Amino acid sequence: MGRSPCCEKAHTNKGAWTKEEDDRLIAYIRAHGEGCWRSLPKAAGLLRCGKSCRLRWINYLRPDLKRGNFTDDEDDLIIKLHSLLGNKWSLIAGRLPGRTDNEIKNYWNTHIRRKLLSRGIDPATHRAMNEPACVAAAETKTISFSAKEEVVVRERERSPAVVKREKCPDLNLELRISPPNQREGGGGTLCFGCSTGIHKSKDCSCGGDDNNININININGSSSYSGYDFLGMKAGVLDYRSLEMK
DNA sequence: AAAGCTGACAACCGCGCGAAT
DNA sequence: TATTCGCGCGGTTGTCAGCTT
Repeated sequence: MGRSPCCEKAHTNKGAWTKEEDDRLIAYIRAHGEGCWRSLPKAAGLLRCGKSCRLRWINYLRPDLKRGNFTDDEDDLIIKLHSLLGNKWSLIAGRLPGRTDNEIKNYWNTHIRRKLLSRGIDPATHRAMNEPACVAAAETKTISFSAKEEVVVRERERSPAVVKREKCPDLNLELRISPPNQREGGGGTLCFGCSTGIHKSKDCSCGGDDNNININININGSSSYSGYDFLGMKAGVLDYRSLEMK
C-alpha cells in the first residue's frame, strides 16, 4: 500500500509562483506565523500544496535570507563542511546564515563541483582524482557520526576475495563536532543535535548548550593530534566560533 | 536571425523520521 | 506496540536566459 498523497493534487497549482501568491503567503505568515503547513494553503486562500508553501517561504520569501553571490569565504566554508558532512545540505545551511539548503545544494552542483573537478579533486570524496582507487579504498570507508558505529576499513594486504567488514582496533578516525567549551576528555558525550550544532534545548540531554561549535578530528586514538592537515583543515580543534547559529 | 546547447536555479517528488494517537 | 500524520530532507526535473554556431 502506498503512502497517501500529502495534498489534493487535483486542485492545486503547480509551477512558478505568482506575485499574488507570494503576497498572500507572506501576509498570512506575518499574521499567523509559521506552522501547520498542511492547513496553511486553505487558510491563506492558496491553491497550493502545503509542502510547496513551505518550500517557497523557506527558500525565497523569508525576510532573513541573504540574496546574491556567494563570497569566497562562503565557498571555502561550504567545501570544508561538505567534506565533513557530505550532502547534508540542511546542516551546511545551518552554518551559513541567510543561506538555504536548496540554494547551497544548487550552488554546489553548478559551481563548486566544477571548481573542484577543475582542480582535480573528486567532489564526492574530496580526494585527488589521480589517487588510485585502491589507496582510497584502503583507508577509511565511512566516518561515523556515532561513536557506537563501527569504522569500516579495508586492509590493503587482503585480496578482494577475503575483504570483509571488521572493527578496526588501531584506526580511530573519529569526527566530533562539539561546543568549544566542552572539556577535553571530560567524558561528556553529546547528543546528536549538539554534535551537529543543531541544538534543540527541548531534546537535549547532554547540556551542550553553547551556540558555537568546534570540529575535532581524532586520528589513531590521539585526541590532540595536531599535525595532520585534513582537507586543508588542521586536525585538532577547529573553532567555528565566528559562525552564528540558525 | 534562428536553432541548438549549456548553465543556473526554482520547484517538485518520494522517502525517512519523529510525534501523536 | 503499531499505525497514522505532518514535516523536513535530498535527489531530480523543468524552465528560462544567455551563449555559441
